Amino acid sequence: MDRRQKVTIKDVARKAGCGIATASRVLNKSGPASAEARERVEMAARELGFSFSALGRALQGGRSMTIGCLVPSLANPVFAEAVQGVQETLKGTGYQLLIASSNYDGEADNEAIATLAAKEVDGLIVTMVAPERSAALKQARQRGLPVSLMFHDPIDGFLTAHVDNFEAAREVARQFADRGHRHTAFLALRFSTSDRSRNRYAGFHAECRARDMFDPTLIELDEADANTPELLAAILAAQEGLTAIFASNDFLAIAVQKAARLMGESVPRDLSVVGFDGIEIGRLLDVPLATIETAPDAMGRQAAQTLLDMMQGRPGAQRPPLPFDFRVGATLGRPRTESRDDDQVRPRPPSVHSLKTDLKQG
Amino acid sequence: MDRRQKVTIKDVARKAGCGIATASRVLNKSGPASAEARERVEMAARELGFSFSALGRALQGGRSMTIGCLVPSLANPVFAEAVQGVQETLKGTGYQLLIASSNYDGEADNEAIATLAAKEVDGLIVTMVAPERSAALKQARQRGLPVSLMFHDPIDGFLTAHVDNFEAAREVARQFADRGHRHTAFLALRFSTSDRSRNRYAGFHAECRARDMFDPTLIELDEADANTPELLAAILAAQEGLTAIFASNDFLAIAVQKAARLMGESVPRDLSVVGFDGIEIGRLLDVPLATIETAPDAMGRQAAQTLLDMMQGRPGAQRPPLPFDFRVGATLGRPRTESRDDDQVRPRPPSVHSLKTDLKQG
DNA sequence: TTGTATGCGTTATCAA
DNA sequence: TTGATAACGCATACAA
Repeated sequence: MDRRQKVTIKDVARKAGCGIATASRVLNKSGPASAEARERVEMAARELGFSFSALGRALQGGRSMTIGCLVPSLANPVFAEAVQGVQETLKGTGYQLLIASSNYDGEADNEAIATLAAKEVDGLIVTMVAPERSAALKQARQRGLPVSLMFHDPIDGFLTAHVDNFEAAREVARQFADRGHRHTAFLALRFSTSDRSRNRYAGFHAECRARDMFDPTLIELDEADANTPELLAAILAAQEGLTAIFASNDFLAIAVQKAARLMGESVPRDLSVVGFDGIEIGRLLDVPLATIETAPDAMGRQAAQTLLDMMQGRPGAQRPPLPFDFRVGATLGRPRTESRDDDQVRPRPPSVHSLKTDLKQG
Repeated sequence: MDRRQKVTIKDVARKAGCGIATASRVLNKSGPASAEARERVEMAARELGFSFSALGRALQGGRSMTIGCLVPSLANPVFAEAVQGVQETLKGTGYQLLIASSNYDGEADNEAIATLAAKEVDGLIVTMVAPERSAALKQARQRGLPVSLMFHDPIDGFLTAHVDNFEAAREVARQFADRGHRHTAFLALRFSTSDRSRNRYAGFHAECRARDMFDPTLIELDEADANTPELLAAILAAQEGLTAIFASNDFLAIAVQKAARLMGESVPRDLSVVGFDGIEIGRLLDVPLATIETAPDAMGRQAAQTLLDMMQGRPGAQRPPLPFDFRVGATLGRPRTESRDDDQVRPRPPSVHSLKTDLKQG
């Protein structure tokens, strides 16, 4: 027997024998009320199990006390942790989180933003494929909706909580260079839909050049490759002379370790590997993973705080990027043999590989 | 210059030179309208960039098209994946997800449920500390709010998407027994606030008895222990004669591998380890992790589907538990030395250890 | 085919 | 100190 009875303030008022206004004032402690009225309203509310409808409140007050959050996917721990960080910062503020995920689809991104806006969220915390080109996001902002970005590098009028992907990637190149690596590759999972990945490659590439290394090979994987060490091994095997790999995230880096094992190669003797993100498990590995350590939860907290500030009319300025740390790990060593054939083909153009191509080629 | 202008259907009607009812009918395709009126309304809406306010709609229609979801934490990939599964099932249904997390706090659980209910969600998908004892959850149900549980074992009147923790844990005991292990331990992270963990221990314990093994030692950790291999090593070192450990999740199991390495012990020669959950990374380890493989995303999808059914008035029955698989892995082997001192102290009571105790004792 | 008026649950205004 | 009443944005019954 579900009696979808919603108890409204009207019920409370009737039971207390007073007008709704009085009931509202008492329950909200927002105005004068005689001790007796107070007493009776509170009792009535208690007995009826009354609680305010956030809906009615939002409609009348113009604020929904809801914040919209869009991330590519919660299945990626990095985003999940960031959202958890957002939650923590929001805790106690009265704001709730309406969450959407796009599965790395730019189209879905736009729809999600529109839907969140339709729910009249009071603000938006967003990580998407291309915030700078999203019509929906632009429109939301034009309507005066505060927007706080996560993970993205700074874009014109937006405030974002981020790490400096370019700089972090340069640091990786430096670490490689210092150990004598010259022939490296960058392994990316969603290069086309992730500005983060692209910025990392750009920084890595730039520093490789500056250090007089070969331009790093860009190897783009799809989901299937990343999850299948055998496929990954085949792809890596097709690369000649590689001594070091920079993976665009730790999961990929760990998969590379596995693939190397499959190929009978030793990490870091035959191949050095560095990841990105700094997930906890990397430390626990038999051969602990060298990686760029970031703090996704801190990113979420900062994005949330920025949004809270904006909503309170204190826009604030773009904050500096959150710090990252290069975590040393046993997956990074010196190349086995210093290559001495420098002068032959030095600055060759970066080559782009996808599994499709590689498999067909051999 | 943010012009917090919200365009309402009233604006559209005015611009189109008609009444709101007509505008509503056209935009919703919910009633008759002349071709001309249709034309003008649609044009007006387009030019104004109009979109419906979900708030007004919800208030009038009695449905918010929002579903509340409560999980302990999104920082735990298992829950994050489940929520992602929920999202996938909800995609295309028009429902949005309002997410709350309690950080494994029973008090916070209740507040979260109340808050979600106040937002007038149309249904609830919940994983919490103690659903069977939550006053807020009970009240929500009494008000006719459909509730779908995730991860929990079946409880009286609730429908839940779950794996059979008891049975899965028995399987682990069986695997240990088959290889000759007799002296085992169960490693738990949040024993008191997780019925899952408790059910796993119960199943493990039961099957150990049935197999004539020692009662498994229950070792309860707190967050700090789990994240610090050194602490973990100290705890394990204090255990005598242990040949196998069942960790209540994979992360813990991997931490145990690390701790064993720290102690100079070899897995699985000196110590066998089995985890729970079946996270992908376990496969990629140098010594691949034996574990119970589950599908959190499938759990999320089932919970969401169940809720959708309930909301459509087709309550459905409790579905059987989702399947699990014992994933064989190199962390499971035979004990080095078969213990022959059986008859001495056989059925001894299970001992309970917490780090606090252990550290103080030595 | 159309538009007016009512109500959804609140809060705020304002006259009593 | 109180209580009608008017919004808030929408859908709809009903009158035109």
